[in-house]
Amino acid sequence: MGRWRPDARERLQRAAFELISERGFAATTVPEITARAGLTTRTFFRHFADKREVLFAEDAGVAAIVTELMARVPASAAPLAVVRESLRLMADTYFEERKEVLRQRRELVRCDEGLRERELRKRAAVSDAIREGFLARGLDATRATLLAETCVTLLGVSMAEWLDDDDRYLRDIVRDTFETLRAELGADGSGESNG
Amino acid sequence: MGRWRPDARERLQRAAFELISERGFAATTVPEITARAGLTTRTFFRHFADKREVLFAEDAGVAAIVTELMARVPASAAPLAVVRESLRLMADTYFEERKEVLRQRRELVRCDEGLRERELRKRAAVSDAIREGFLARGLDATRATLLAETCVTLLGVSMAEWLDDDDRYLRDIVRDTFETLRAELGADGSGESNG
DNA sequence: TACGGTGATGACATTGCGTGTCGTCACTGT
DNA sequence: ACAGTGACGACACGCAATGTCATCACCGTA
Repeated sequence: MGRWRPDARERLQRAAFELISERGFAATTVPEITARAGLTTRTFFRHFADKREVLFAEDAGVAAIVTELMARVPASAAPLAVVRESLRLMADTYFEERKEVLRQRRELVRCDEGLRERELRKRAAVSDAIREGFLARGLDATRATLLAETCVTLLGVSMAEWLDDDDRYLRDIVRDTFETLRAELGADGSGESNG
Repeated sequence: MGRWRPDARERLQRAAFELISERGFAATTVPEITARAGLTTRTFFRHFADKREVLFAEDAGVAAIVTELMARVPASAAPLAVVRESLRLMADTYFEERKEVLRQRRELVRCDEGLRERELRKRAAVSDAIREGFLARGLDATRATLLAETCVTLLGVSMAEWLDDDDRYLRDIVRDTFETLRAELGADGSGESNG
């Protein structure tokens, strides 16, 4: 062991997760977290931009993965097919392994409006990454934003259902949710009545 | 004039808007805002839950209006038709009158991540209101959430385009954006290839 | 006129988040 | 042997946000 115990970041995340699970987010102070992790308050803010971020640090890579995956799909593919394949790949290789942690975190977020805000921002970051991928493929700004946010909505709704279900796979739920939306939008035939 | 000048809330909003426009959100302190408004710091937090909220206080009514409008549409109407009519009505009677203020606020939000978080939460509140309306009409939870978030996406994308455009009406842009999404989702025919 | 209730505000104290700054010291390469 | 690097501790500080009590115009009532 060197001058300090290794894995300071992971120790902070673990300590924060435990304490917030016990007392709630607002009732947990940063000094309490760092005390359990054996570090100082100042060090906490060297690893995480603010108190909320300690629960969402792992999400930072999601947007990067999306960017990576979208760039790998052939440019000839249809826009939505690109994202669908990317989301399926992520469902299998990333989310499926973290199901239990995501379940626990959802419970923490459900009890705190501030955490919900942060979760929405993380979701927006994924949307922005998808949007950039669409723009790189030549879509106009409106379509890129529209499709990107729709994809994130699809993923979000699917994940909610996935976390409530013990048996089904996320990739299958994403596919079903996508078909549900397509049917719901297409089935409504009164879209041209402008008056 | 009574013991205190009236319109304390409005004075705070105006002072905040001016100062933040000049110096940016992070560089503006609450004492500076209250000083310009002729009030104390404590009074600021009696009117607004936190520093960000002073820029979004007017949005509180949007979700309420959505709830009101959705309840007014006949129960026999198709789900999406309900929202489309509600959004059109709001576009005409609410947003169109506030275009310039919304433009200025968007500029402030663009420069501060914290304000963007708050904007996303306000958007989520509208989504929740729409979702409740759908649930009251008998939709299952998945469809209700899916359609509600899609509606908010449509409104958001439409508003972005609307604020960039001096001539077009929001209601027309919403209609076009809806048709764009419908076409984009329906045109993609590779949705059944599950591997 | 007198009088008690109400409600918005001021004044003051306090907690905790987040940052700036400097010092310490194991690790690393040469 | 020696300077550079990088992670952490120690300390101070500004500001957001909350709790608590005092103040006093306004209002209804007798």
